[in-house]
This record gives sequence, structure tokens and C-alpha cells, in this order.
Amino acid sequence: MNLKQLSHMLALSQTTVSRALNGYPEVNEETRRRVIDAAKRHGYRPNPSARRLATGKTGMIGYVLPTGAAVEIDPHFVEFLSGLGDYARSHELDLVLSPADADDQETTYRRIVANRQVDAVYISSPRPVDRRVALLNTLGIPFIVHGRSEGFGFDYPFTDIDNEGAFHEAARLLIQLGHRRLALINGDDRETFAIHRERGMRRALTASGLTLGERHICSVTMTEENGYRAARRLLEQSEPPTAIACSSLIMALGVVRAVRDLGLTIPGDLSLIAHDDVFPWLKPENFSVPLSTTRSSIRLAGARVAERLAARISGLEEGARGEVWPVDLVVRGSVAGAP
Amino acid sequence: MNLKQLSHMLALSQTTVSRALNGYPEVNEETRRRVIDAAKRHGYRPNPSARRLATGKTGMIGYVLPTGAAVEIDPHFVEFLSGLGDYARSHELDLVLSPADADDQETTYRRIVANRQVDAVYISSPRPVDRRVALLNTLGIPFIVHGRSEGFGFDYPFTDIDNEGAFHEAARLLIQLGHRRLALINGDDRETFAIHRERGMRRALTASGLTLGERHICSVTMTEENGYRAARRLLEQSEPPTAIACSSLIMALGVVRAVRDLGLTIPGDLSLIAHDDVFPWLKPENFSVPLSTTRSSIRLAGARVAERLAARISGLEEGARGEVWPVDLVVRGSVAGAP
DNA sequence: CAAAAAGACCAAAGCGCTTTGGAAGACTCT
DNA sequence: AGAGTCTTCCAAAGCGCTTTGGTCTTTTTG
Repeated sequence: MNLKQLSHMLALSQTTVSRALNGYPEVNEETRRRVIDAAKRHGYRPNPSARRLATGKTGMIGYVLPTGAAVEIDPHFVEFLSGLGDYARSHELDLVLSPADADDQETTYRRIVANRQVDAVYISSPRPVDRRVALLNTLGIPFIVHGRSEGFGFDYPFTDIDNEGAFHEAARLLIQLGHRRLALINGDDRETFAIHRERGMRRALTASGLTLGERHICSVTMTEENGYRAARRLLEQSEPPTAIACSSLIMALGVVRAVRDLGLTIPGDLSLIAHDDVFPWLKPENFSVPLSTTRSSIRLAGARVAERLAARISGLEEGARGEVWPVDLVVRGSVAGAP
Repeated sequence: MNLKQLSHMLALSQTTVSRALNGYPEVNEETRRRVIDAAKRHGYRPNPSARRLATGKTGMIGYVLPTGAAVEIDPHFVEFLSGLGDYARSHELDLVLSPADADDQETTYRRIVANRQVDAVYISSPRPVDRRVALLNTLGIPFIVHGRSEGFGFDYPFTDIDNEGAFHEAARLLIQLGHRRLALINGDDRETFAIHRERGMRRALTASGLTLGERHICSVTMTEENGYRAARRLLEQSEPPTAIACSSLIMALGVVRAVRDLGLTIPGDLSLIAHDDVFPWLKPENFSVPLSTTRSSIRLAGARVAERLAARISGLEEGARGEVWPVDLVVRGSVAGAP
């Protein structure tokens, strides 16, 4: 059942039927009702390929997925996706993942824009002065950055959480508890979120006349194993930290294991706070010692990004507004006064 | 730069240029070279929307993503996706995720097929007599099932691992080590993989005159917390198991925590084997006691599924061949003789 | 050497939709 | 009553590609 057939049945032109269905004003309400009714009754669905060709609109949002044998998509992605999907579903949007060589994503971005394959895209895990942001800005496709980039001469729309504030608060809490030697086990410090967290922590320390020494900071990809290694490295120093802030729950697993291996205890010998993106399958309150966290649902962020993308596509949102969400500090048993 | 312009420059018809580019035989090799050369020089890329409309081919593979507030996409998905992306990239295939109400995926499947939105789809986490399989079989779109369904009157193409064999081997090992009371912490037993694992374990036990009692089997969604709860329930019985097989590493985390909470040790009081899908961020050898596993890379499976989908799209693969991959049994410190 | 076959190319008809540029009729206004 | 304005609808022109059904040469064949 296509438009031609439908308009034939109704003894109307394709024009009128198309307009009736798409809510154009220049069609009699009575006629519109008839058309809509007939369309529903015959199960007419406009062919998206044809519509795309005619309008350029695709009803899809894009994401360039870095791939390669050495590339690991981290599990945060899937939670983010859950949220994105929640929203996208209610708005009949699909998501297209375009796999790209991790070292050459630009080609893929150019392709999907040139080919009009999607109406908008989002970017995740941005770095400072991220080339993707500059590129999309140039290409002129609607986009949202999940996270933040820095150091451009222009503004761009993003949704981020207050990583700096979160780790500032975390550090401040630890300092108030009497800790003087804090350490940070961070994610990849080429990414903005990691830089912000470090900055927040530094700010809190500086305010109290303390510092975050080179020996007290690790920056690694966020795996359990790296958390373990980092913790061992930190704790086996001559002047080990008495508190650690950690950028992910998965790394925190490794930290806890290291602490145990070294015959130490939490929070007796070490206070621990980690950032929690809220995974359904791993909860901080279920750690052997309930884990204090800075918490922000990455799933909600996914839904929000989808919402903004939809708004930009339909022209409801314009401009380069960035939004920063506050982060909860949730105190549980893993922090205590300095030993 | 579109076909019209390009053919104009070359003083050829659109027909010939199109054919030259698409490898049709009825064009002079010399001409073809000229065309291909000019196309490359001018960066001509056929507009996919137009091509879609004309051919119905989209160059995309589809996946219906169940969503909803209560739905958790599990982290296996992202690893699978990595593999899929690896392969898809090298073949210029994109993946479109169509979010659907978890309770009504059928509508979405019908939509993407009716609209010709993708060339092929895959299904994951199938259940016995999975309606999706029957549906796709009816709709006649190429598809591959990752996992297996059962109890149809027809065959269908799938790629699965030997879950039954894996857990059979695991149980056999434990029995050989003298264990008599085995338990199983399984995934959702409405899914085929879980049924197969249970079946494998039962088969091994039966062969040795043992049984898997109702009290020694748990079936839960695979979270750390559920692993913990299940383990406590099992171990606090009057006749607790001396060995547990567990369907995921994430649940195994919970099991280990429970064992510790109860003041027991692995493998002294309890032997533990878990299934490992090979996550880069959580490795069995890094458990406090290195974990024995049944191992199969879900990422490789993703690549394989993509490969088969591509083959089916291009007509290289036909028929309903199912393939079952063997699973490695990797013995590490977490298993020992029965206490 | 005429007839048949093969080779190389093209014009035009789709694919199914949106949108432009009217046109016909009904209505208002002086 | 004639001019101007809405309202409502339509024919036809795209969108950019593939594919059908040729035509015109050139080569092969009996």
C-alpha cells in the first residue's frame, strides 16, 4: 500500500493525501480525517526510503563506533545506550552505529554527513580540543556531546556531569576526615572527564594546603586489573595514601582486592570513594565494605542526550547551550577518619 | 557530485556510469577504468538514499533493542557489539538499533522489515520456541540467531556455543575431584543458554549417579548482587554444596563475596567454576583466587554473526545451518578436591 | 558475403515520497 | 457586481539512483 494507491482509493491527489498525513494546514479538516482514517485502516506507512530521498530526513541518530582489535568498548556505553533507547523508542527514532577505525573516525563522520545517513549524531568520551567536535561543527549537522571538550574558539551543545565538583567534594570530605595523603586512580587522562576529576581533587587539596603528588595519581583504562595494579603501586610506597578516590566501580573492585592482598582494611587503613555510573549489575552498597561514591546515572544522561538530539532535529532546540548535572556524594562505610 | 553530473563530465550516460561502477559486464574495460578513475578523483559517492529507493538494499544490519525502565541491557551486549563492529567496519556495514518496548518487539520487527530498513537482522538471548525466530522466518528477511531456540518445526541459522558441553565438562571435573553436592547458579532459565547449561550439568551428575536437587539450583538475572544472594542461600543450607558452577563472572564476584562473608574459603570449602565471556575489564585470573572458567569469547561470536549476516545478504550463504562452537575449560586455583 | 551474435552504449521508466506553482471555487469587501 | 482574499485541492517536477528494453557497431559464422 503506497501513497499512489491510497490516494486513488480516496479519489484525492497524492499531494493532498501527503499533506493531510503530515499535518499541513491547507487541507480541510474533514478531508484530513477521512485520509487519516483510511490510512490507518489500510495500514499505510510511508516508505522511509522514499521519504528520505525526498526530504533528506532519516529519523535516525548516529554514533560512530570506534572499533579495532585493540579497542575495547567499555561497559558504560551499554548503560548510556539503555537510556538513549528509552527515549528514542518513544519518538520513533532509530540509532545507527557506524563502526570506524579508531584512528580514523573522521572519514566515517564525513561519510554519514555527506550521505545524509542520520539527522543528528552524538559524541561520547570527548577529549580536550576534540577533533570530532570541531569537525561536526564545520559539517553543520546537529549534534550533542556527552561530556565536554575544551579549548575551542566556539561554543557547542553538550550534556555533562560536574566531574570537577564531584571529586572536589569527595576530596573535601576526605580532608575533613583528617586525611592528608590522598591519591587518585583516574581513567585515561586524555579524556576530559578525567582531567576535570583531577582538577577538582587538586582544588580541594590546594585549598587545604595539600598537594596531589605525581606519585599519588594514576591514569589508566578502567579495568579491574588496572585498579588492582594502581592500588598496589600506591599502597606499597614509602608514604602510602590513606585515602583513594577512584574513577570507576570496576577499578574499585581491583582496589579492594589489592587492599585485601596487602593485609590492609577498608576503612581502617584506607578510605575509598569511587565514581558510580549506576550499573544495575554492580552496586557500591554491595561491596564487602559498602562503597562511598560520587553518583550519577549514565542511563539518565543517555535519555537526556536523546531528548536533546530529538529537539535539535525538530528545531525546538538551537544554539550551543551546555548543561552540567550535579553529582551526588553518597557516603557509605568505606570512608572513615585518617588512621 | 551526483551521477548525473559525473556522467555529464564523462560524456557518458548515467546507465553506463552506474554499470561501470557496479561492476556489470556489459561495459568496456577501458571505459570502466575511466569512470572509476573520474569517480575517485571527484569523490563521487552514490547517494545511499537513492540507491535504497531503487534497489531496496540498505547496507545495514538491524537489531531490535528491548528497552523500558525495567529493562537492563547487559554488559555482554557491548562485547558482542565490539566483535560485530570489527567485522562490519571492514565491509562498510552499519548497524541500526531499533529500540522497542520489551513486551512488544513484534511490531518493531514488522516495521523494519516492511519498511526495508535493514538487509538482515540478528537475534540474541533467544528462548525456546522464541517468537522472534518464528516471526523472522515468516517475514523472510535474512537473519542469524546468536544462541539457539528450540522446538520449531523448521530449521534456522544460528551461531551458538556449546553451553551444555561446557557445563557438562565443568561438572565432570568437579565430580572427578570428589565433589558430590554440586550447585548451579544460572542465568534466567527462560533463556535457552541457561537451560542448556543446566542440562549439561544434570547429564554429568546423572552419569555418576548424582542429582541436582531443587535446592541446589538458582536461576536469576546475572548481577553481582544476585550472585551473592544465591550463594548465601546455597551455602547456608543444612547440606551445602561443596562446588558451584556459575553462569557469569559478574555473579561469581558475588559468590566470592558471600563465601568470604560466611568465613569460608575457596577452594578449601568450596570449589567454583564460572562461565567467562571474556571481558577486557574483568578477568578470571585476577580474582582473589584465580577462577576456573568455561571460556568463550563473545566478541568473536559477534564478529562471526556479522560475517554470516554479510554472507547471507550477498547470497553467499543459504540454508539453515546452525553452528556450535566448543567451549574451553580453563582450570585455575578455584577448584580443588572435595573437603 | 549475408545473417547472426556479441559488444558497448543509451534513453527513459521506475522506486515512493515531498513540494512547488498553480487553479478553481467560495467568500469578503467596497 | 467586480476585485481581491481565502480555502482547498491538484498536476507535475523533483530527489538520485538502478534497470529495462532498446539501438548501433563490430565481430563471428556457415
